[in-house]
Amino acid sequence: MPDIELALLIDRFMRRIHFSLQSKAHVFDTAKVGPGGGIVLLTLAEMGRPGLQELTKRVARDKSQMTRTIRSLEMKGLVMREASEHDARVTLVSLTEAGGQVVQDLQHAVADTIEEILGVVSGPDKEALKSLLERALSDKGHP
Amino acid sequence: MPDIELALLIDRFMRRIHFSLQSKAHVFDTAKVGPGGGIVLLTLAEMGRPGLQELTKRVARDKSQMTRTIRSLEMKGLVMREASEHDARVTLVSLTEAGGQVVQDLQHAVADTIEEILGVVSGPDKEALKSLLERALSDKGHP
DNA sequence: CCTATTTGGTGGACTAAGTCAACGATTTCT
DNA sequence: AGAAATCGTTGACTTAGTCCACCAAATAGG
Repeated sequence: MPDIELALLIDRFMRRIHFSLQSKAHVFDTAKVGPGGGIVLLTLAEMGRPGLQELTKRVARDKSQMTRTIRSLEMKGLVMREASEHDARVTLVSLTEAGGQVVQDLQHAVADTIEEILGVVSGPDKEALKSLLERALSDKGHP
Repeated sequence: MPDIELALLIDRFMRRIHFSLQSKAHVFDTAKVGPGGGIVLLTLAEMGRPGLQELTKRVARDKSQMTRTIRSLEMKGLVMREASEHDARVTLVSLTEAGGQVVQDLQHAVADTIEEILGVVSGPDKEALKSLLERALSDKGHP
């Protein structure tokens, strides 16, 4: 019953990151991908060349919105789409070279911000947090 | 440099909560306050009778949007506004009785969801997470 | 005091993000 | 082959977030 605090803390925490990133966005987000596009790029760097749906599930967005996000990134030349050979329904998405460049910048900015906010927290604690989140997210895929 | 993973994990985690809550919203959000209104109500339950700006800072939203959120909650009779006696500029916001009722429902729903997602994680770990977030958020208010 | 600046809240206008339902093109199942 | 499921796209619509100008009240400095 008292774990509402946890939800509120998480909300505040996440908004804090969001605010902090946004206040510096004009410095590092030169490609104007925005928070939405940013997360997709970073996730792509992690996943390689996933199908659009796979990607959608990973970042937990609506598929229709993912279509639009990808299209906008594609128009900026940061991402490319190609049909899968095994299954003509799926479009594989991957970073272009330019996209990889942008990812570098994003990674620095994000790492800085996390460091800034989580600076008070010790390294081991940070690892613990990561492992905790991984455990919480790993098991059952969202119904 | 590798702590981008952490940011991505946090994003996914929070979206997972959001999705889960939303899929059950029609059951518990009978007052139709939405996620935005919900967080404000829960925060009000925590804070008591803060000024609007104080509240805005806590939940890290834009003040103009807070005005609108509060107005919508007020029209639903869940929240009341009164001028401060010490400072005629500030409007104090607090829950009405109806608002308190809604908060109960929200608290249950949120606690359930957190439990569901964090179920795999042990109690002590959960406490550790809470304390970590508190530490990260406590110190310097956002510039 | 009284003006100059700061602070608290509103309002308007606009952009971005999320939601929902429907649709064509494949695949899969049987 | 035909029914059902899957993948991506589109359209229409609602909500949330951002930016900026504004008024009223309060505080500070001369």
